[in-house]
Amino acid sequence: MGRLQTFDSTAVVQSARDVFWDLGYDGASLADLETATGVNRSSLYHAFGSKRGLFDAAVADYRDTVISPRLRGLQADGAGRRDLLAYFNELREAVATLPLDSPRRGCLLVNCATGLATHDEPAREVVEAYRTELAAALRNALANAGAIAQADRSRDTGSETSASTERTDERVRTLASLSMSAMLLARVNAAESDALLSTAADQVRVWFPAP
Amino acid sequence: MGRLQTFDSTAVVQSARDVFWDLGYDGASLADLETATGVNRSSLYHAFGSKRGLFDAAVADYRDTVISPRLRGLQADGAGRRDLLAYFNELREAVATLPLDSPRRGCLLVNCATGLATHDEPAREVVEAYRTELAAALRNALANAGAIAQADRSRDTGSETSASTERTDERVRTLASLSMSAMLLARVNAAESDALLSTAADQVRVWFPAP
DNA sequence: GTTATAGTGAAACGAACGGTACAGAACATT
DNA sequence: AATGTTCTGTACCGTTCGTTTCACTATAAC
Repeated sequence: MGRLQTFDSTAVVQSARDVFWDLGYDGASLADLETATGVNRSSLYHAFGSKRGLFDAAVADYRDTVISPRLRGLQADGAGRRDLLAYFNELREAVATLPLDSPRRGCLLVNCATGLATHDEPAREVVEAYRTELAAALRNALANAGAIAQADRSRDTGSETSASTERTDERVRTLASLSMSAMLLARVNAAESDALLSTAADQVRVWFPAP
Repeated sequence: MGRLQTFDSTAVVQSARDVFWDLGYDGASLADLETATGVNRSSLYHAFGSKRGLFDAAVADYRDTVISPRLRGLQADGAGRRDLLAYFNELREAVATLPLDSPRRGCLLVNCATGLATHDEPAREVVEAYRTELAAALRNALANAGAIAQADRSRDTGSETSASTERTDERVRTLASLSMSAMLLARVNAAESDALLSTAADQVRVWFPAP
């Protein structure tokens, strides 16, 4: 075989991920990545091929360890009102808990939307895939919550309504928009970022009054 | 005195502004700025002191020629429902009219929010000032529209309601959020960016039904 | 026309960038 | 122990970055 790799790939990718998160793809230099990971650039190139290869690994890790766990509740089959509130409260708490100067403020992919993704098609597709996934997760929970509220209402009144998919589309957009702008403002105005997430939760409570 | 400047400062600043708009502060090189403006770097340095000086002039021009005219309607004393709809429709049209690869897609300052502004305090303040101005303009129009709707309602029913400032705050955040995410997504998914602005207009119509 | 002042163009500055070549170190296999 | 392969540290590659220098040109004031 030969000499064994002396570093933990996962730990290195996560350290690199935080550097990209903080400084962006272009802003992160190889010197930054060397010091953050504690690994020499020759080893990084041997393991990941290029700066971009390391970035792609960092994005994959970000999706797996940051985004996916947070969306899981919304994606579940029975997801509804409770999961929507949980999503926004968790996101809010995660942001509020973070030190103001943490490199992990905001969202790596939202940062890409106005950075790499503007002139790099693969990066654009990654950001768009994230947006689609977020919208689908919110739609799933909103549709369920709406159906339940609808059932409650028609059990009481006996009436039926239609054209609720349009309303769901608008609600999906409103909540996705609040999520993304909260991430956008995370480093500009932390208090306002927090308020946007609270507003999202309040909207959910208005749309689906507590049973 | 001495030799006169051979170029029009305003035209140069606006050309530079579009380069920064397209590529961001870090992404725009002096070579890019030279070719876009048609002015040699020594002249740029003579006139603006530094790359940052040119950028600051570009941002000032952006506020004056792009943002301010668009917010003016919302800031007027009698602004209301009609001005809110006009704002979102104009923004929508401006984005829809633009070629897909135009350097003027999205918002220069929204792009800064995840770029320069993350580690540069003066830039952060400029972005935050923009957000504050947008929120204040929306609040002005929302408060007026709400007061008018309120007057109409109490003229009909004779009843009064309070705690409408909280609701106004949430509406300001919702509309500001939709505006900013539309700019955020302008280069990621133009159709969705457009849909977000439509959603904002629809919200206004729901909150303030046509008289 | 002379002089003082200010704008312009070409060339080059040192620093930082992403990436690479290569020698040596460390391991698995034989 | 010898061998073949793989990983790592140093040192450097060519390029590009923002910035500066300087000679030259053009104009206003005298």
